[in-house]
Amino acid sequence: MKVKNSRLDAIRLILSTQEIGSQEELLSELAKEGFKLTQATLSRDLHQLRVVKTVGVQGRYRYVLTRPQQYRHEGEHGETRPAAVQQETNGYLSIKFSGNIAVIHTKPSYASTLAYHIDNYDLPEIIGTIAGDDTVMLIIAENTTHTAVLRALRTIIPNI
Amino acid sequence: MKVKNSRLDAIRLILSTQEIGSQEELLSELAKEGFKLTQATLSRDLHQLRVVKTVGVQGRYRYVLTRPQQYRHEGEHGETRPAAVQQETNGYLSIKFSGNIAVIHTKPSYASTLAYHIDNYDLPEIIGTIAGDDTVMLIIAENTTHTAVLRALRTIIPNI
DNA sequence: AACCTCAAAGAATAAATATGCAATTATGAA
DNA sequence: TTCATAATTGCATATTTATTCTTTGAGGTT
Repeated sequence: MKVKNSRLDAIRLILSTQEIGSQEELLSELAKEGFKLTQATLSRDLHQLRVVKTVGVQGRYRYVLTRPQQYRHEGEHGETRPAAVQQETNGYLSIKFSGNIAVIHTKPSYASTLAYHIDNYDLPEIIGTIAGDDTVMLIIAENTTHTAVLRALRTIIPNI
Repeated sequence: MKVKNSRLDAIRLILSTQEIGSQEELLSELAKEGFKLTQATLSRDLHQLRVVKTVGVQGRYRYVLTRPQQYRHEGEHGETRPAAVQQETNGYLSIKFSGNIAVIHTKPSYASTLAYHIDNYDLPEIIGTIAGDDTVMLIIAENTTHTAVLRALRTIIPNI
């Protein structure tokens, strides 16, 4: 529907330019733009947009957008490996390499947990990680082969 | 205090191994581990850990860990640029380069919004982004200079 | 010990958010 | 168009989560 789509756009715009801490607050911003809706509908909209309420600066709550699926990074000369059968619950789907970067793709919402585990192991092969919602990027140490990275990761992700 | 710290660890562990959808649920998992606390305390714990409730697979809600600050990537031979005076609300703090990667550091919780904007512009200089809480990583296209990236980003981040 | 200070936590409650249900409206097929 | 089906929404409410206020107790300091 047209109304809903433009409202979702408006929500995206508002959330990316203002610090919104509650649905009521967002509701009144939307009202300024001419959108008339109830909190119930807004709750559903946010769920659909997969917006999350985080803890921002000064410990204040804040609604932030998460990444839409289509913006996922696709490696240029990435050596792809077939995703193993899903027997673990770590959400792992695939890994790709591009130079000193590895990109792990996970099921939605699993990325940060996986990155957390990888960080915890403090592998010498990996100097840093960053996680989105369904993507983990690993920065690989110098003089380290992709194979070595895979071997190191196997302790954490047996199904890699 | 000792009790609290081990409880926070327990929370991290539980959240990274199970799909928890509500505080009550987490509370009962903690009870199994011998932690006795109320929902009020748990709410405060989650706030302190900056845990967020996201929308996971099948549209179900799920609490996930966000990254602790200490795992932030620090570039080896990164060419640093002084952070401009904060006149915008985009949260931009600094940008560093390392080979085909650029790392943008933002104020807490601003990263995903910024990445969202960068994605939206679909700049040819940037083939992909990933955002944590206060860090955005950009994968730079081949044969693209750092200067070109900066120029491209200026439309989105005037204070870069 | 006696005192102070401050983090931690519970109880109760406020505030915020999600959802079941019914009504309405859009979409599509015949 | 007309009917059937599905999507959207509001209302009311359940559920969930945050917070105020108060008490407790751990560590320090004298």
